[in-house]
Amino acid sequence: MPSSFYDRPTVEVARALLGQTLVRRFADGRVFSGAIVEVEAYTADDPACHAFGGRKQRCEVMFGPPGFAYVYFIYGMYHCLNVVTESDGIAGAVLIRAIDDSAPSVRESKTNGPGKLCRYLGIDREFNGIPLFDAKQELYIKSGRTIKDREVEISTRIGITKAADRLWRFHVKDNHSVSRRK
DNA sequence: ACTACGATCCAA
DNA sequence: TGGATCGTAGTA
Repeated sequence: MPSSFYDRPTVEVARALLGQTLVRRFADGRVFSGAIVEVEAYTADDPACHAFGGRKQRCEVMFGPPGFAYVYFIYGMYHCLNVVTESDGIAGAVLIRAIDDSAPSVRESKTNGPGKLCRYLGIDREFNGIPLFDAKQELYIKSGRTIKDREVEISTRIGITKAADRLWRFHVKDNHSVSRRK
């Protein structure tokens, strides 16, 4: 997807990312790609967002131009991948919570959950700030399939305590790789 | 320097 | 429901 795809309201980008393809090219030549099936939106005026308290070293890229990766380390053992949204100077990002890895069951999926997905794809802070609209990168997002509204389920975000009532989580219905169900 | 906490995951 | 595990940010 071109960088302009991310240069709009974060919640709108989150919904539009469902179905797009995340591609990971490893140094040894192996390639993994899968459709994005679960996302969450985080904005500057959102208490649950890392950028809510203003510019900090950790979340600096969220304030930069759209289409870049925001990768952070959490709970002492996991990384989470986001795509920066909104125009340069305005913070915003979409957390990629799960991608379809075509595993036969929920139990066997290795990409259903933001921490698992980064571990499986070898994504760490080295990827923080890379352009995800650039197909020459070892990690990028390309156009996938269109997900119809009736295939989308909207709910509250997972694992947060602030602004927990916002319906900013979007996931593809009945997909085995979605991280949790209600 | 010290402390509390977190956009997770898995076992029990 | 609780433990693992550690960077970040706030306070002293």
